[in-house]
Amino acid sequence: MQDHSVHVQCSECPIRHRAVCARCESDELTQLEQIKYYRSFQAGQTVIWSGDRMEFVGSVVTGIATLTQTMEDGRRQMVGLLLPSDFVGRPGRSTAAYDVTATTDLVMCCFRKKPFEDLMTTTPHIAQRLLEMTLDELDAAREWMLLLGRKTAREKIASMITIIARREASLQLRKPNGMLTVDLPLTREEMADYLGLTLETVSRQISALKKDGVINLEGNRHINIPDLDRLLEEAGDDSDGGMLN
Amino acid sequence: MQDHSVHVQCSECPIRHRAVCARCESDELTQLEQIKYYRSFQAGQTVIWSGDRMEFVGSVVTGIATLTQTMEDGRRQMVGLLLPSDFVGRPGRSTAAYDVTATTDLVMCCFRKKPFEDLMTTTPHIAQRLLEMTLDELDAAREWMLLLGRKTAREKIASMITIIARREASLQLRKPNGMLTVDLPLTREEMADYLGLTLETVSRQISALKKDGVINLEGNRHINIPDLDRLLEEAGDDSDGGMLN
DNA sequence: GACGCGCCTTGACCCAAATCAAATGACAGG
DNA sequence: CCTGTCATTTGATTTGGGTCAAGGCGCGTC
Repeated sequence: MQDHSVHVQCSECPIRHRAVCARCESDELTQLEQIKYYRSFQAGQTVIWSGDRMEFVGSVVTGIATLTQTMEDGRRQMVGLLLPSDFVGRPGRSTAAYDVTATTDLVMCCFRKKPFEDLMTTTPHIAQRLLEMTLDELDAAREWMLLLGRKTAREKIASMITIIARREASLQLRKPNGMLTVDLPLTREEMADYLGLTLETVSRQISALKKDGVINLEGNRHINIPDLDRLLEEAGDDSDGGMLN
Repeated sequence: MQDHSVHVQCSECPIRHRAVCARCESDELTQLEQIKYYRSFQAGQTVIWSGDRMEFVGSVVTGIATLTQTMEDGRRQMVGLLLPSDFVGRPGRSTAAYDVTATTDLVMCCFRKKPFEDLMTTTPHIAQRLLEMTLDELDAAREWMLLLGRKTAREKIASMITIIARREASLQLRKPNGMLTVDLPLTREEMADYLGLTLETVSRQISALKKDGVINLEGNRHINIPDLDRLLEEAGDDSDGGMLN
């Protein structure tokens, strides 16, 4: 289950320039390397349960994880989708606030929490980068609040596809040429938990977008987008695609 | 409209120990005082429009402001409620991402953006505190995502009341003795925008909670809570009241 | 190749909240 | 005191998405 044999060198790390360590100098990386270790999780495995003591923080290296909240009666809402380079955990907090689950096979670069916190106070580059990433996540969360509070089911689906496409593109997971294509990393039920819908509604709306020619499906998970502007229009977003600076 | 005559001394500032400057030493405060100025806004006035160039960042000193997003067709979602000590603006970003509106008369302590950003790189105490505040906001945003995505109208209203009560309590706006009491700082329409509902539904659910004895109304805005546990139960939250550390 | 098991789709029906429409209340100004 | 404005409440009706239920599809296993 755990695998300490890969990526021992930060300099060769695929997320080196996007993760919380992005701004570190080589001497700072050396310090990080001393407190880091890798952990692997299988698809479906829970990384941490909400309320559990957290003895580490860390970054997603490969694979996809989700952050979810669950109510006593079982209603679930996904509050974060973690792609490679995203950060897990909150320095200064001892217990996890959300369930973290691996939706695909997952490799995480973990730092023991206490030494990481110490390093944060001595190494401003880490805190600076973490602030930047947290502000980005806050913006993403607020965009999601608009989706959850005000968008129709069809708009929610279209928005989700564009957001996943955008994030995949920024990670260069997609070949830049050819037709725009997206792999949904989630089951219909997980999408429902993400969008505040039921899995039946997700399925119906995906079918409807397909019937209307907005998307094409190859299998259940693989989508291609013949006309991105059309999809953006269906998402109900401002025409500029939500680009900010 | 603008008033430069109040609170020139940071040491006398009512939000001194909660705002972005909370951790600053007196020499750091001196630096902040050189780049700060106060601005006042009347209830209803817009502080910044989404997309506008931001020449300052700052803290709410007194009063209440809201952060909202608007879709082209007019649908609105509030994505933040700013109480005294809350921070407005994002260092490193040149334009506002949301509309900021004063819902009551408002006084803000503003810092010119560029000097503030410079100060952030030289003064780790500011960046540290901002990170802490941003992480808190992210948690609040995620709690709100659960509300928007999965709660019923009645649960949304009950949750909103408990959250406002909790925030007022943490600011010590309430006398600690006596019956628990909350002043809603928002109109029914603003509550609707906050909760992802229509104003009619907000009104109906408040009436229903009143009829069921969960809350008592004195006028439209003043609520008192005979039994907090009952209200928490109606909110559908975990019984611990969402306390985290 | 038949079975079981996830995952997904589709249909029928229902209900919570939206929409449309009035009426009421609270004030401020003339 | 009357009148206009704005916030709020309440009622009647509609509807988007939830719920319940039945199959379908792909795939690994015996």
